[in-house]
Amino acid sequence: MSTKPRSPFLAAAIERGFMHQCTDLETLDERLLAGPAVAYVGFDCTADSLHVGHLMSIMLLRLFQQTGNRPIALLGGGTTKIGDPSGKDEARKLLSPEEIQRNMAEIRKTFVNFLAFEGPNAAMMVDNAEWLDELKYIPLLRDIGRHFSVNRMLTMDSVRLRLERQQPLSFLEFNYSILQAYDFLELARRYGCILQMGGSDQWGNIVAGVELARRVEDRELFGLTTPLITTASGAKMGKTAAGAVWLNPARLPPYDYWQFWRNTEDADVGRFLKLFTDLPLSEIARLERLEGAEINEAKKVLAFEATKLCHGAAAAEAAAETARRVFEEGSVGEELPTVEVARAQLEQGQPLIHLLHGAGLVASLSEGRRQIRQGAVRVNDAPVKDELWQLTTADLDEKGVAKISVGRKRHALVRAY
RNA sequence: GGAGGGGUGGCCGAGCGGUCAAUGGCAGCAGACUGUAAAUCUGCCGACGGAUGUCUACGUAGGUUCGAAUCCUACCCCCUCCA
Repeated sequence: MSTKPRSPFLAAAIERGFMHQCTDLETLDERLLAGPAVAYVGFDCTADSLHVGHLMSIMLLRLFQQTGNRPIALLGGGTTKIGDPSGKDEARKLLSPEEIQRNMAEIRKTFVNFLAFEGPNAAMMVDNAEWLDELKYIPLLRDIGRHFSVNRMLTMDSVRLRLERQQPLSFLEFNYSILQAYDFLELARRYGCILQMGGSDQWGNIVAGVELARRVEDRELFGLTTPLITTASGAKMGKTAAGAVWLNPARLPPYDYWQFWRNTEDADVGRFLKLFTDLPLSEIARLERLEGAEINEAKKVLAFEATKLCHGAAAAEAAAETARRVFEEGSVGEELPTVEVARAQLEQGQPLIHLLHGAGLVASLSEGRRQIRQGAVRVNDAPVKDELWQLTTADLDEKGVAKISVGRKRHALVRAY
């Protein structure tokens, strides 16, 4: 690591903040300079959408492709049947093969937005169930198992931490690392893949693959991990009121995704621009120089660019426009969540708590009541203090729409039909 | 197989017959201050159309009791030690 990497990929990865650990930076650099390479990142199929926690790895694959190489998104259709113990205190419940298939189908959609699946260095999506499902126990033990030292495995963080905390670790989970290592070997054989990337919690699994390939067929592979991203105030990134920040629009509408980025802490803006947008570093440097309230401009750029990558330019523009209307004009925008109510119903009055609930602004009627009590709720920007307050046609504007809000940031529309 | 310890709200973690919808911390939400930021202070934080009310909830199923998260029985799961 004495000299600076010269390959476009590694140079950019380091500059933009993706680099945490690498098994052999210098040799990898040479290899990448020698010509296009293949690299992969594995993704669990434990949910029907990835979330911002996965975004660094996705952006890294994107960068890899942009610098002329070929990325593979490996979907863990096989490994998800096992469950990765890394960073977890307890085994998660096993998913059925059907659930895994459903999840995988949804997750695939995300990659289509971030990677190019056509062209000379087209990205690939591969499901490791393809080979893992076929494995036979005895051959696996003889060919692969003999290269693993249990003594060594016991020292891996994912295993050691469980044991130290006296948390259960099943044999099933104990095997996860072996299968992931095997994945790497298999991708190397099938596609000439030389590099596995992933979050820092994957270091142990990645190194296991590198070593396996060396032992089994004297093949040199590389591993690279990204740092764990926390916000400047130390919180794990990617949690909001609604839970995780999902990449799938069915789970989190583009407008909310935009809002997530818009609400980035000042101190994180530059770092996030480098990681989560394609903007050139010179442009980012300019945005980073903004101070005070001007930083908001940088946040809007971040929100727009990040949303564009994930949901497309049209969705990003719509989100930005709605945000502009709502926050800068104090009016309303199309992308706000909406509840439809029959005009006849409104003639008689609709309880506000029900509308708040229907719009998804509050999780329950009780919460709606509480928020009103606390003075957090407004209708058309006028505070409402009465829990039993009802919305009527008198509150609608000429277009038959009323705005209801919880707090400064969460707004929704009531629309009469 | 034997002995002991344990399973509490999103997480950590108290409670060990009534006053427990369950102390405290974290996370979250809201109010004030701001810039849709951070920090700080304050309030809220199971559900139910206003509740000194009802329902659901302390691993599962039963039981004892006027009353159980707290006691008993069986079962499930986890941990430790012994075989």
